[in-house]
Amino acid sequence: MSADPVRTRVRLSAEDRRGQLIGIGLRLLVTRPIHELSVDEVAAEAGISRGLLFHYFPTKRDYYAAVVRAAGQRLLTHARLPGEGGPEERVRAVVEGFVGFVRRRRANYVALVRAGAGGDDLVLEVFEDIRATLADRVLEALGEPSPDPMVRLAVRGWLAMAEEMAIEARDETVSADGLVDFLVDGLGRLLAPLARHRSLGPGGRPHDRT
Amino acid sequence: MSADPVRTRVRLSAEDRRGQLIGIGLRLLVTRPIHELSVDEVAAEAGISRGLLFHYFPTKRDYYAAVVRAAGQRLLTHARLPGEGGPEERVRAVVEGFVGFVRRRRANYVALVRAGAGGDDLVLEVFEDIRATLADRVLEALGEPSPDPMVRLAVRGWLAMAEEMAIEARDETVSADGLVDFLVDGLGRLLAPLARHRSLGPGGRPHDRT
DNA sequence: GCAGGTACTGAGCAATGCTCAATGGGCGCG
DNA sequence: CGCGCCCATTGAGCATTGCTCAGTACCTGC
Repeated sequence: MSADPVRTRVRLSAEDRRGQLIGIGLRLLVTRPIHELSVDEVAAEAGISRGLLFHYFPTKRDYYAAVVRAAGQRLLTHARLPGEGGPEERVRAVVEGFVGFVRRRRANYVALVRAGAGGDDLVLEVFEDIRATLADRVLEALGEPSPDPMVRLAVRGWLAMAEEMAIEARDETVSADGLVDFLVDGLGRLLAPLARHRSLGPGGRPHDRT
Repeated sequence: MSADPVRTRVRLSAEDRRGQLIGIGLRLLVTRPIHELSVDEVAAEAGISRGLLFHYFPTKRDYYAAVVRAAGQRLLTHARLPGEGGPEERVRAVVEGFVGFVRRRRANYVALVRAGAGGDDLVLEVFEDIRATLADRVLEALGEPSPDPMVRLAVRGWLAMAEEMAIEARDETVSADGLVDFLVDGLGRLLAPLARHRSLGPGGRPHDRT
């Protein structure tokens, strides 16, 4: 850092500083897996001393967790559950948001996943929240706010599939639309043998709430 | 060092030492995510100096990769593709091996996955090999040694689903057999819209046949 | 029994996560 | 305007960790 000769100490509010640090984390997260991020690096990027980072985040893990949480929020924002519509329509909206986000920002998302799987329990917990939220949205779209465990398990599995395919898909192989079609259709096919009376698709909407 | 007063230096062949170190890695891997394993710890466990570990593995990453490769071999050994049988039968054998392995040794497997996702490119490569091998086996069982990219992508996604479900499934929710049934059946259902002429199991719609 | 190769050691270095006592800048209050 | 307090901020310092290297000791072949 030679470019900033007069590094006047900048004093920020606690809130602003936290935001800045998390922002830096989000940016650097793309570069490398999170556990290879050093405190020195983040501090240098922010133009502060190492010590200060520990003033805001008691531990490196806490910092990581905060960054991952922020990244997860971005994802969830892109995969909103619409308030109305038929089951298939609503599922499609969530899947479109999810797949679109992952494909547009593959690097970000892969980094996020790696962070989640990196083994830190704190981070893992945050990650689990994100997945559970996505599963809930899909289940709610299906009109099954409290499904039997097997259905929930299947949806979780299907989400893992969606994630893997969205990450791995190349444009030459499938268009984003094609992938969304496959996934929405696939969810219906997967759940069919589990469903007693309901199905995904035009017609099957037993009890939709709002 | 109180417990081993006469720590006579044990000199092993290069091969044996490597094996011992990898074995220790496999054992410790269950305890914690791999990147929290310190060289000191492994060396202490093996009763050797830190320096020696670097004699066998030029880098910590190389050591990790070797451990993960060994763990992956174990998995692949449990998910063998039988030489003969119908497509469904052969797929089922692979899935049974896979699900059984993951469920019996959840801790091991989760540790393995975390290691793979831990962000290290070397380890990631090893991990990718394992997944590709599994995908190949399934594809071969289906009689599609060189499928179009979308089918391969779908199988990869389905494998991710299998992994997630096997990890997450609790005995109270589904039996191992139930899960295998769901997965084998699900694969057929997923691939149906992609297949031009081929399908899993007798007839276009897999069904419980017994 | 000598020579050579190599398994092995241990001291030491740089980087990293984390602590803590001290500092100083901004803001409210007189 | 000035004073004092709070808290954002620093920077030195410690333990651990990944890694290097020069040297040692044990086994093998002649």
